[in-house]
Amino acid sequence: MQDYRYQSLHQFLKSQILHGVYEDGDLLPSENELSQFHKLTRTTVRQALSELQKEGYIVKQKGKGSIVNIRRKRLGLLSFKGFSEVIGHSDQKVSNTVLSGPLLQNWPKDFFYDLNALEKSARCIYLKRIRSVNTDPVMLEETYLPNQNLEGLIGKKLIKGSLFSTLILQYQIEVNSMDQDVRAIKANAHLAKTLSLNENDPVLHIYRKYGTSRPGYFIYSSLYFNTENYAIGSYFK
Amino acid sequence: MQDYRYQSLHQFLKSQILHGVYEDGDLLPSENELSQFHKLTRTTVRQALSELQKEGYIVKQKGKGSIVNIRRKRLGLLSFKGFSEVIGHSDQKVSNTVLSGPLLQNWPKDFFYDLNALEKSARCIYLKRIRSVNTDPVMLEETYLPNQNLEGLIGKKLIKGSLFSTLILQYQIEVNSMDQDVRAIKANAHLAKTLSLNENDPVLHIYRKYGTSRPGYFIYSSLYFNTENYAIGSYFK
DNA sequence: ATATTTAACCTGTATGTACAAGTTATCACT
DNA sequence: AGTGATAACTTGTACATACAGGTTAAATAT
Repeated sequence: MQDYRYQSLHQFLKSQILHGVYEDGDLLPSENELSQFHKLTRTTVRQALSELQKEGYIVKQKGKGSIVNIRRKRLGLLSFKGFSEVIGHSDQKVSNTVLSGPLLQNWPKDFFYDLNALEKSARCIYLKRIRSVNTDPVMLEETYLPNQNLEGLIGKKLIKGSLFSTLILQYQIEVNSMDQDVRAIKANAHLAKTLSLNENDPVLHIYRKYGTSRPGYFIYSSLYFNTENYAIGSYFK
Repeated sequence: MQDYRYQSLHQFLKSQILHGVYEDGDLLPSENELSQFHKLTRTTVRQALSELQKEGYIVKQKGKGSIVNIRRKRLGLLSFKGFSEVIGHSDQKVSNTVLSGPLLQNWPKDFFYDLNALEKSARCIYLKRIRSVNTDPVMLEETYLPNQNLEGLIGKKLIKGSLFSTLILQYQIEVNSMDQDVRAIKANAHLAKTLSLNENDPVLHIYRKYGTSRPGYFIYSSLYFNTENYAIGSYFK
């Protein structure tokens, strides 16, 4: 991997975007400038930009340029989108509370996905968060990360309060796929209390397994939504 | 639109695939053959194939060719995928029963999405279906299509039992985007009966608005899932 | 007969060039 | 001041060519 020139440029530009060299809405250098500076044909530069476009890091506009797109809105809640974008676009205030910081523990027995031997032997980093809209708790999220080469994550404060931002900037782990199961369940006592519901009220439940740019490394989440007042919106194209 | 050579070839190949000239797993003519036959450069042919690839109509394999991919599995249930693929891949038998065939009627009052004047004036084609796995009813779907230039659809039998297949083959209407709201609700008496549940059991409910290749034309659906035995799986990358 | 090499095909990467077409700021004209 | 043409950018499309590297089946050697 990483043998080709367009891939090098692709990674170079992605890294610059992720490290804030360009801000949301900024223009990348033009294709001609990039080809001149990196000594590549415009065709090759265009291939690198095309990759960035596929990943949602830039939007191209004819006659104008390549526009950096930090908040990638191409997918919905049921994909990778951050929570603030799920409800977002209105004037709602979304907040994020960590109930249990990143801490090392054993895997729960009867874990919701099958783990391989490597994952089992690694123990897991556990994270429990609540997300609220205008003080109403809307989502409870429990995240489980196999403790493989994640030195320093335990107990650490997350960058921008986001686990995904922390993983990509500190560990170069990028989430690039997701498998999920969605169900409607009845709230038990604990869920009812946490999400301000009555027992047996309907709750939206999602199990997720995230694939990452680190081969064989997966992240697991269990999400519970109070959908009484806020539906879970998502958009696909 | 449609002024460029790669777009013509793209549409030509897509049409051939949709009309069954190639079956699932077949190889398209090679890039050299296509460029020779259509008098285009391989670069241009590759651009057309790249579009087909983005849309999921083909999968390319180095050294082998472009493999036709009829069942497009790139998106999950929560996207455009057909129901049979949602549960699919196991040995489950999925069946589809039309409760109320395509029939013309007025829009329900308090329709779940805001309609524009054109849609309101057109009345709607209504379709009510149940989908089952091994005789267990799993999903109730109500679909509403504005009656605009859809002569002949009312009362007609659907091609391959699929509304989307019928629309693309008969009317060249292709669904290309979707907006949805997901909730967990309590089953009312009618839902409980239809989906073999008890009243007040949790039900997964989805409102959908589909965008199509016909500008300004949208399709609306309301879906109810019994997720007691089958979760709604979906995969994204 | 079986294993191995080879040749013919395929897609992927890369260079170089040319013109079409959208965007924007500047300049000239009214 | 305001309008409109222009020039200098930008990305998009399309051509032609070359070689790298994966796949497959036929030719060759064992």
